[in-house]
Amino acid sequence: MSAEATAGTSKVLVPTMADAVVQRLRALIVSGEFRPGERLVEERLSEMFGVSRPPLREALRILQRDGLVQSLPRRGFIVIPITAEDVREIYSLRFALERMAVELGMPVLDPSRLQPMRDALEDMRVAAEEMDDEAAVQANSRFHLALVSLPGHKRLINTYEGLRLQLELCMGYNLKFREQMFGDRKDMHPRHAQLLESIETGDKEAVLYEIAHHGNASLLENLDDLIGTGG
Amino acid sequence: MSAEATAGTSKVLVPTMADAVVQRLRALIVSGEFRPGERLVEERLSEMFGVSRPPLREALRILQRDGLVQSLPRRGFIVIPITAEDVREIYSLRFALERMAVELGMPVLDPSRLQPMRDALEDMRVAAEEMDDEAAVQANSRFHLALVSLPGHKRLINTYEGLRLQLELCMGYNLKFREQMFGDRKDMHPRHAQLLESIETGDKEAVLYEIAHHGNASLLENLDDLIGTGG
DNA sequence: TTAGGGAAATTTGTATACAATAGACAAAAG
DNA sequence: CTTTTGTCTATTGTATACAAATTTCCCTAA
Repeated sequence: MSAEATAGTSKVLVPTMADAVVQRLRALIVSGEFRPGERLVEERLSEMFGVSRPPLREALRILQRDGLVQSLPRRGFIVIPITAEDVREIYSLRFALERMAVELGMPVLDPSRLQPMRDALEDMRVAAEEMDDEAAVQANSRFHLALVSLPGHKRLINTYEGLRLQLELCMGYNLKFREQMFGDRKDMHPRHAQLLESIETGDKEAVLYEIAHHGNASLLENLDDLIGTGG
Repeated sequence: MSAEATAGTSKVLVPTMADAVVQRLRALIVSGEFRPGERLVEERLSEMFGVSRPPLREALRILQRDGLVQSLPRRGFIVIPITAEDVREIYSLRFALERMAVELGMPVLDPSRLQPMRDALEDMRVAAEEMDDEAAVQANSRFHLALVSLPGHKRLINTYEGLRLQLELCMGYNLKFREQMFGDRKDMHPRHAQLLESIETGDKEAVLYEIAHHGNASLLENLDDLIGTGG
């Protein structure tokens, strides 16, 4: 994020308190420790993390940018409440962004740019073999992020990153949701392998078809039962 | 943004200093008063707006979320430098979002939802008649925002709003850019009228074709001359 | 003349302290 | 008994103050 990893000059970057708070708080939110809708009282968090309120507030503003918390004027911050409608929004926007990535990024002229996707796919295979759901989640996440990174489009990546965090929030929020999301964890690896192959082949039509039918149909149908009405 | 305009109950909202600063600072940035790349020294802005540094910093974080300023750790904030590559990013992402809006929002079942677009189109006609470029800019902006608002997709609208601000920044930044952008201001109204008609008719294919060829070809071709190499 | 080093000044990051507001609860009036 | 109003508390919004880090500028030396 704010890390400035220049190639040549490796400056000794001094991490700020606010950035540290962002990371810890983000982890607490996406893991479901703080429930959606829950109030985030500044003084409590302040002493919880051992920082004063100003850097904490900055951290909250940054998380607001990522779409993880919401600011109610004069009433403080709450963990963003995710409704069924929100999940539909996330998925539809995600599809639009992935399609855009495919249209701009294919064909992939430099094969080495596909390496991150190959690595993520391999991790996915191992995770499936060892039935490690946590690793599968991360590998899946990395695979899609690598896909979206193909065109080297900064705004596309940033927007996608926000969606990714919100999806993680959903999984932490609702165990049933998480299970449904990975009910297809058996064929998670083969499907992504197929997707990558289509990308390598340069078959744009096939890729577009596959990301359009990325197997979350059952999840989207059961959303109201999983989460709530979503008004 | 943080205004909570409910239909029935109109709360007396107490504006915060930070929000006020956001509005004034945003205006200064998009109008080109502060040049892209320029450092935003906190103490100077602080006394300029008559507020202390904490609310100012919050305002900067909010503007960072909108993509108007950039935070360099331990070195402060700068107005985001827009390169030719950035403009290409903005336009390509904008197209993806508008296409998404069309695909999700058409056909428009309730005709009254098209009213904002009709209003903006009328303003555009008047602006063209009176050769009022400023009004034309705003009408054009409102038209496209109304288009993107058709599906009622909050995340889509938020993402689009950020792009809109960055485009305004470009226009304030570079007069040549602004002129090029409205070199076609004569046929700006007819083109949008055509677009709206296609939407009303429900001809999705025509709409998609029109937004894909929305007449910025010459602008995108001359970008490097207008702005710079964009590395 | 130019390169390097160091000190001072500028500026950001953080803490403490105070003011203002929203929500809750109790008390009084209809 | 219900409704309204007033007060009180908890929490956010803002200001002032200080510490840490970076940049700038000048001085010295090759």
